[in-house]
Amino acid sequence: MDKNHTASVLIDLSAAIVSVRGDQPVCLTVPDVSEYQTPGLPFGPFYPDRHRTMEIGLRQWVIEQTALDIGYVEQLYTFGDRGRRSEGPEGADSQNEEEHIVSVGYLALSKQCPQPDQWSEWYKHFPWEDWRNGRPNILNQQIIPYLEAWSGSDEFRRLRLQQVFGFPDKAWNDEFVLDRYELMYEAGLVWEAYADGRQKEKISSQNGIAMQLDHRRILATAMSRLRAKLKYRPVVFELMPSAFTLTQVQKTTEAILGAILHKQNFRRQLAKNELVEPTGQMSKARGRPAELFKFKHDESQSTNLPGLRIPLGKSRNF
Amino acid sequence: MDKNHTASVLIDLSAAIVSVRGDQPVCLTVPDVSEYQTPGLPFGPFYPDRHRTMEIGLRQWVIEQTALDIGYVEQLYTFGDRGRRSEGPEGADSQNEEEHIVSVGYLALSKQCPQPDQWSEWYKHFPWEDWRNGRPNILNQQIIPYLEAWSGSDEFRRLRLQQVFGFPDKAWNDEFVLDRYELMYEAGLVWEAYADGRQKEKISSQNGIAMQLDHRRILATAMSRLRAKLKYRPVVFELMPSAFTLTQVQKTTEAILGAILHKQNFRRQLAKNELVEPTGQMSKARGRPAELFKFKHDESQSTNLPGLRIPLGKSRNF
DNA sequence: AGGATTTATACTCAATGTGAGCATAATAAG
DNA sequence: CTTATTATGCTCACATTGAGTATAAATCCT
Repeated sequence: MDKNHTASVLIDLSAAIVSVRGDQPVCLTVPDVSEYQTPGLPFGPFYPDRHRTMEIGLRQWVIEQTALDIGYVEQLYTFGDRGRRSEGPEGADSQNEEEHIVSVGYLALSKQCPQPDQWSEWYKHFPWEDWRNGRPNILNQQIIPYLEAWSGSDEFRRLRLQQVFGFPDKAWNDEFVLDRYELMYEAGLVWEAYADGRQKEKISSQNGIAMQLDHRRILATAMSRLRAKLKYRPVVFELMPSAFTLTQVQKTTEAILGAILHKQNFRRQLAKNELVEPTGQMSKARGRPAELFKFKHDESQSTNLPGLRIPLGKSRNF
Repeated sequence: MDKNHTASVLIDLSAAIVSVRGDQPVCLTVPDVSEYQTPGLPFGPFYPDRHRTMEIGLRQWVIEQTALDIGYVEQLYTFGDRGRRSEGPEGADSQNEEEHIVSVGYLALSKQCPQPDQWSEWYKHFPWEDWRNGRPNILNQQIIPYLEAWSGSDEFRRLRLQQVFGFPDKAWNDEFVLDRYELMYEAGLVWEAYADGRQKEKISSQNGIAMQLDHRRILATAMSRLRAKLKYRPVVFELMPSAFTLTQVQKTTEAILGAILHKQNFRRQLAKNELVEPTGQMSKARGRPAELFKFKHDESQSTNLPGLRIPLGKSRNF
């Protein structure tokens, strides 16, 4: 089957390792040594003769390098794009012509996040995605005006803009993180577009902190996937300690979704789906003490469980 | 970043190219020359220096080899498993030790399926997945008894069995195609388990037609993904001709889901979501003529459209 | 000590969505 | 012209959801 001309490639396993610190979702990053100081996602090579599957390989180097206990792991997407390291403004020289790299992106969830400075907050990279305090200012003040100018009278661009940013009348869809990022990339609104040579001038308005290579795109993919998954699988509990109050579950969910939920209805869903069971203990904090719950493991697997319905709060549009 | 020991690999792009012929979902296959005569999915190598992205590479060889017009393409999963070609009953000899292959699975949808003999019906490979004529006999007569024996008194296995097969009281979930296949593989109920050496004896009861390597697993992944996607994105129309009756849309949907839907409610959903618009023409067949519709393209992109709600018919359990 | 504040939880109600079925219309086949 | 077949309009009970009110149990503050 004509394998003669098959160029061989190297495989990188990149991971968006997500946790929640306080009320902020965070992602494990590694610092950059180059002049730009942009952080990157941790990644490691895949050795096919050492690890039977890629997931095993991933878990291996995560354990070695971070000593983290990651429970949940999910493959996101495989990027074969040459663009990944292609001609940046200074030309490509970091690897020779023969070495092509395919990167497989993963999403992993961690209950703890030690070494705080290595964890980067989601919404520093995506400030327009956090609607918990109402519609982010950056949208009306910077992003939307720029994108409208970019779309001009192009009907396709305008439609897409409306779809993805819910502008001006449609509702904001929290799952379109990747779509929004890619649109902004195409429009030359993010730093990476400059780095990849798509944009002539360096972006002055810092629309969120940039990342190395295509790592912000992988993070956007992870955010989209996690926000979607939350609604039909009980993955929040992969981010919770063994005992928690219902409010803590809600705060974590809200952090990931970047949206405020209706308290009573949120609890109604938890109750109906029988996802948690009381421990008998109570939490002590300010206000009336809350009952402590634990996740009702189905033991065999957390897959195939119903997950949370999301009772949206108001303040979705505008 | 210690790239010294990174073994390089070859990349195969495997495609589950799906279409619907009559009321049967079909999948493009290539015949096998070996003694087993098991069909396989078409695949081709990825040349990173020729194609900018893997999807471009995939479309390229599909056009070259099949002359098909595939519109919708979606990446499914990347399999790095050594198991893919590891020690079968005759030992591994078809490729030397150095060549590791990673296979990237894709789902593609085609409106037509010429050369009928090259297209293999889904439910010949997965007879237990077609519930359109009620609960398939093979479940009660073969699969469930075998799996119950396999699980024995193991509590984990029993729970998983119940989850995935909806047995005995839960509802059958049409999206768990992959989960069911993997469970059957683990239990040694499918031929591939024998071929991979997990099973000592050759399976006598032919639980669906086997496929080469891990191709039936890729097809199961495609089926799961397509069944799920149908419910929130308007992908059915990628399988429909330019003009169609509402009944044709329903029959196609039912074929993919392997389930019967409620006619009036199905149309109510189509109407509410404004996914189709009348062409003004009528179909001529037996019975009262039906209005011909066309898909209301959002032009810019078919993503982000609502998709069909699925009004399930009865006969789900038992 | 005692009101203010904070957090937790129970309950109600209207609007909407969904499953299921009945009734009727328009054609072809016999 | 009657029957079979398919299409389509409409109703109704029930479940789910969004939104809000009311009340309970603790801490904080003066």
